[in-house]
Amino acid sequence: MNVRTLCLGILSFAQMTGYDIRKLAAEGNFSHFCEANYGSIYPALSQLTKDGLVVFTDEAIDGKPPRKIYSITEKGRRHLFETLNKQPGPDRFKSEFLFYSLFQDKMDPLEFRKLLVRKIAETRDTLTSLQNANDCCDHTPSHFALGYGVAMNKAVLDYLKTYLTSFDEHNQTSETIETDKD
Amino acid sequence: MNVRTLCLGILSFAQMTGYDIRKLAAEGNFSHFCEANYGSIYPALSQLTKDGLVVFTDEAIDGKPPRKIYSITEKGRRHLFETLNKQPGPDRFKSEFLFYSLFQDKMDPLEFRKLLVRKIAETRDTLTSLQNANDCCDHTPSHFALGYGVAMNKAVLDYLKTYLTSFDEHNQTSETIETDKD
DNA sequence: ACTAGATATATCGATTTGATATAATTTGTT
DNA sequence: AACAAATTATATCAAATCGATATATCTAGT
Repeated sequence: MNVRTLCLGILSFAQMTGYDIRKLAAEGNFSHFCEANYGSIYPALSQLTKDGLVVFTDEAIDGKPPRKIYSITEKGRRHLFETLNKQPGPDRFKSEFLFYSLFQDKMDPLEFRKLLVRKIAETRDTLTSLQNANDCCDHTPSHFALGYGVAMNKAVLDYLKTYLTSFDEHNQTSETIETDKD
Repeated sequence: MNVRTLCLGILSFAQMTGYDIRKLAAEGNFSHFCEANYGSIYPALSQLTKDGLVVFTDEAIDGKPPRKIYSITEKGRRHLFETLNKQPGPDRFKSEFLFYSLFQDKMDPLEFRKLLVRKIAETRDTLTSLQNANDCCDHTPSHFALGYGVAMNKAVLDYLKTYLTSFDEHNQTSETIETDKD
């Protein structure tokens, strides 16, 4: 799925600026399963406009800086649902952390432990924000996707915590480092 | 992390061809957390060779087709572990399936159910192959990463199966479609 | 009054994807 | 043995995307 479809889909929920789309895709409730940068969003919006799938109102009121609010057209909506009729491609997961973990035995144990602890904290943060988002989005289109993210991150957090425990049992270094594990 | 580092890391385990690297990254035990295509691997190997981080033996014995077996140099090994000393970037997860799920209520329930069922089958397949890989790789560098993948996919599979059940309770269409859920 | 951060659009080189071309070798089939 | 199909292997290229940066205004805090 390309960025054009991503923009079209997001705009099918509400009209907004390119900046808003990027926020949703990189920080908001959609960010745990999609991603896009300005460098692909703005060209995508230009193309969509050229193809008549979206339109924008150039809000340049009383000399304020230009602010293009995009909204989807009927043609755009039709196009979107045609695209959605094709079957989705496979999920993609990339983890630099897991790649690093391959070199665990060539690393200082303390160094690897730091990676683990940081990852645990990160996962906990992600999980919390997904759960909070989920709580205020019941019966919303994103409810299913948020629940999916919660389930995934919960499992990962459990796995990491269990691993850290067994790691510390095999390395007598645990006394020197503080963790905030509960 | 770029493809150059990916190649360097994989070559630190064993010498192999570009074709082999791609196989590991796209189909093998590493494929659930990294990915790369020929289009990025071959240029990466050229660059690494130019920088003296890898070397290759051009195996063109008795007129056989050329086969470049790459191996990492000492300089390459040092470079790799310098890179590994920087902290890893965040995990990335992209799911076209979850994006599609946002439009669930604008879809024919049967259509969405098909997506669910297909996703369940896919996840089950992934899980099985990760578990098999894990069984024969105990105490191997990839053991931790495989376990991570198993935990993640197990949680997703549970979530999807639970969701399908509750979905069928709310839609009286379940009799007409066969599933292979256990 | 000043500073820092958020809002907003836009561009650009570098990287990566995805598809394709080429060719020999291996495996399977009749 | 002959033929087809799949696998091994290298390589390239246009299109898509990333990641960083430039610019400028507005808002909030001190």
